[in-house]
Amino acid sequence: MSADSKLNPLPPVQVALTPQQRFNDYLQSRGMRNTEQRRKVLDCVYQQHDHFDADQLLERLPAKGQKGYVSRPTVYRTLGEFCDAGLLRKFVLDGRSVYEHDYGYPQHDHFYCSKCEKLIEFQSEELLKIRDDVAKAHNFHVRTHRLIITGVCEDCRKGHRRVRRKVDLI
Amino acid sequence: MSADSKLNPLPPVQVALTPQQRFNDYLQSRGMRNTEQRRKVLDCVYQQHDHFDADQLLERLPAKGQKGYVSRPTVYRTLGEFCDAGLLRKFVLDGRSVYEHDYGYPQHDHFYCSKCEKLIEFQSEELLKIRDDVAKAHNFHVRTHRLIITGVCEDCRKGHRRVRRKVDLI
DNA sequence: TCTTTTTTGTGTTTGTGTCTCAATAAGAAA
DNA sequence: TTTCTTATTGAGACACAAACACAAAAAAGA
Repeated sequence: MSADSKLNPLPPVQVALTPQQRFNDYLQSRGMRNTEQRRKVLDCVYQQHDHFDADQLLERLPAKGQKGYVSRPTVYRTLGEFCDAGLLRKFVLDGRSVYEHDYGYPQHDHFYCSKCEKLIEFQSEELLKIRDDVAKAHNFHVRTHRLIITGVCEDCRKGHRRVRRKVDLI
Repeated sequence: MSADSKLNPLPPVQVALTPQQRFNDYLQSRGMRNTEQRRKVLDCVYQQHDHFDADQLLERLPAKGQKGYVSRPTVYRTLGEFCDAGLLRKFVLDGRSVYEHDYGYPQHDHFYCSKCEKLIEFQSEELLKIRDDVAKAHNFHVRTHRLIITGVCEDCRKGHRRVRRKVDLI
């Protein structure tokens, strides 16, 4: 888990504000309130760099009896707000909504190994260039994109390991 | 609807068999049966080239009282079989599973206009090359990929039209 | 402190897709 | 054609993620 969070981190991007500050600005600009729950969830989300879904996040947060508990609807709502605020990015993988850091993290795309279900990040300037060229040729105004390359990763081909861990994406 | 089916068709790919024949081979090779329902659904799917989800397909098929009715579970099952057989490809867009022709249709990717919700197809050899280069560099064995470029299409920028049709993707 | 408005949590509901299982139909063989 | 075996279908129930409604709680401002 802590090891996995170091598996393939791309170099972080220098940003002016901490995620907390940035989210605060977002809340203020919309007349929304900085609540305990929102802070708790944001902390939890930025404690480790990885890909996660709402359920995994819920498991990391205090359970229903504990102090600091955050309910399911609130977690969903808050994740949506983080995406709005540009802190997180969401995508769908195998029918589940998966979130990843956006603010303070560089643009990248993913390999997805269908054997071990790992997500592997990569960067390509050339890819972005092609994207923009093609868009220009079609008079399409790009806002963002999502590319997932599916196949089999190096480990699974070499070692024939069949580590099918549901958790521990990345 | 019939107009939409001509909106941006890429040049078809020459194939040896009709979809029906190809599906037949698939069924036979697996000891599965060529039923009325499977034929009906396949016909319906290949009657027009477009992107559709299970519900849209159900609406095109005869309704519950009518002759030729196909139930919802069967439609879902059959769509899965078509994907297995290499006839269709599935992807997820805005939380819905969307299907498109694969057999007899060339490899391509999509622009997705967030204003009018249209899917626009495009082809790029360069993109494929980059994909393969990057994969090679990461020792990743590519099986397929999915790229969706989101933004605003030419029509929506020029005309400021806000044609938000749920149906009529493509 | 009091007031107003947002936010939260509980419980309920939606929507997509899947499962079960008895009834039906396809394909093969007689 | 008739019979037999087995896959398939459809009705209904179910599973699951995610969203909704609304009363209770909490945040900001006066």
